[in-house]
Amino acid sequence: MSRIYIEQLHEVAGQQVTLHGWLYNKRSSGKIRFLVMRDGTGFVQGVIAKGAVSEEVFARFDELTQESAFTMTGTVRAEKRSPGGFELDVTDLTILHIAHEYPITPKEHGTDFLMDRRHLWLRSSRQHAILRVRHQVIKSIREFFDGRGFTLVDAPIFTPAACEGTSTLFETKYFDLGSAYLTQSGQLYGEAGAMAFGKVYVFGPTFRAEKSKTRRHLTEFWMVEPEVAFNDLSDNMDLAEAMLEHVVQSCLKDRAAELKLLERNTAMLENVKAPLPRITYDEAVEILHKNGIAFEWGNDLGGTDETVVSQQFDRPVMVHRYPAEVKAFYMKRDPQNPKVALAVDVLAPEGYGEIIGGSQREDDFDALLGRIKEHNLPQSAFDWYLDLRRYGSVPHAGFGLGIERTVSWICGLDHLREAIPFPRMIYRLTP
RNA sequence: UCCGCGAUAGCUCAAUGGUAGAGCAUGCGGCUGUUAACCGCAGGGUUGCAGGUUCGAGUCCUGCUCGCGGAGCCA
Repeated sequence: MSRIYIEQLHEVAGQQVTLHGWLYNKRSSGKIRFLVMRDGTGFVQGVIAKGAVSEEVFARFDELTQESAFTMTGTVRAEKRSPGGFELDVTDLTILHIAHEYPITPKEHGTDFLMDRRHLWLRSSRQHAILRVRHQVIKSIREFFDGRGFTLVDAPIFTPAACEGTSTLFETKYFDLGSAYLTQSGQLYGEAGAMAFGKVYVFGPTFRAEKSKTRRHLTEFWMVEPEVAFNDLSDNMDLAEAMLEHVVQSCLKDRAAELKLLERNTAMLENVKAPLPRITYDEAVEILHKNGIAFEWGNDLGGTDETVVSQQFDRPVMVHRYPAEVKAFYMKRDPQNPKVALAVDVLAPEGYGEIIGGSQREDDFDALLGRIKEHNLPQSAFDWYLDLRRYGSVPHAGFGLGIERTVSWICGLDHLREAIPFPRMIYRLTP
C-alpha cells in the first residue's frame, strides 16, 4: 500500500486519507478540537468537531499526550489559515501509543537541557528544518562534484600519524601496531586519489582534539575535500566559488520553507554567485589597519579579524597567499614570493568566518621532504605520501569545506552544535 | 590552559540580608476556529555541594562541582 505523507497533501485535496504520525500539539475549544500531527515530512492540523465523529473518537482526543503516536483519517481541505495550506477534517482517530510526559514542552528551554535530550529535540520543527538544510547541503555538494566527473574516494578514519599538529589528535590502541589516530583530514589520501583519478572528493567525518569551547568548534565534524591534479591556486578558487554558488542556490531553491521557518534573512545568500571577491592576505591586513586594528603581518587572522575583513563584502570573500609560517607543511610556496603560501581561505559573511581552507600543494619532492623535517613530523609515516612526488608528480590543489559551518551560515544559526544531529564537543559525548 | 558570567519548582525565570513567587508543563473544570490558544481551580521547593559571617542567608565571604560565553587553535 502506498502511504500518504503530510508533504503530499496538496496532491490529494478533497480526498479521504489516513495519516500516520505523532502529536505535536493540541488545542481544545469545547466542542471543536484541534490537533497538530507531525510525520517527519511536515505538520498538519486535524479538526475534530463534536457531532461529526462518534463519541468514542471524540473522547480519544483527550487521551492523546504530546508525542503520542496515532493515525487520523479524514478529508483533506485547503485552508488559507493553515501554515501548510491544508487541514484534515477528522472522521476517525486511532491511538497507537500514549507517550509518557514529554520533557520538551512548546515553551522555551535552555540549550544544555535540550542537548541532554538531543534524541528528542530532533523532533522539533526548528531542528527538523536545520537538518533538512544539512541534507540539502550534502546532497548538492555531491551533485556538484558528481556532475563534473569527480570520483568519490573515501579516506580512512584510522590513520597512522598527524596531518597537522599532533597535539590535536585523538589516539586509540590498535592491536599489535601500537597507536592509531582518528583522522583530522582526508586530504593526504585525497591527493593520492587525485593522482589516480584526476579529480576526486573525499567526504567524511574528521576529528580534532582541540580544547576549543566556542560556538564555532566541534570535536567531530564533517568535511568535503576535493582534490584536482593539474589545478593551481587560481583553478582551486574557481572550483570553490562554483561549488559555493551551487550549494547556496540549491538551498534557496529547494529549502525555502525551512529557511523561512528559521526566519533566515536570505538577502546575503542570494548574492552567493561567482565570481566571488578575491583579495590577498596583504590586502586583508590593509583593511584591518584602515579599521584601526593593530595587526602584525605574519599572524593568522583571528575570529574578529575575519569578521572585520568579511564585513567589507556583500558575499563570501576569498583571502589568498597567507604567510607560509602560519600554514600547513604541505602547502606550496609562491614562486613570486617564498614568504607566502599558495593558500586560500573563504570567509563567509555575517560573522560566520572561515568555511573553506585550501591550497595548491607542494609537488616538489625535496621541498616537501624539507618541510616535513622542519615540522619535526615522523618521516616514516609520510613515506607513502612522498611517493606521490616520486612517481609522476604534478601541480595539484584542493580545499576542505566544513559542513557544519556551512549549514550554520546558511541557516543563520548562532551555534554550530545545532548543525549536526548528534554534536560532539569537548564536554559532551552523549546522547 | 587562561579570562568573564551563571546554577532557585519538571522547564524558563523573578525575589533591598527579613513569610520562596510567576508563566509554561501536569491534574480537574469551562469554551464550536484554535495557531507557543484562552479562562478558573489544584498539586508541585534539601534555592548545585561543603563550610563561614549574621539575631536572620536564595541574597554576603571562601572552597569545590557543573554549565555557558570568549581567547588561543582551527573547518
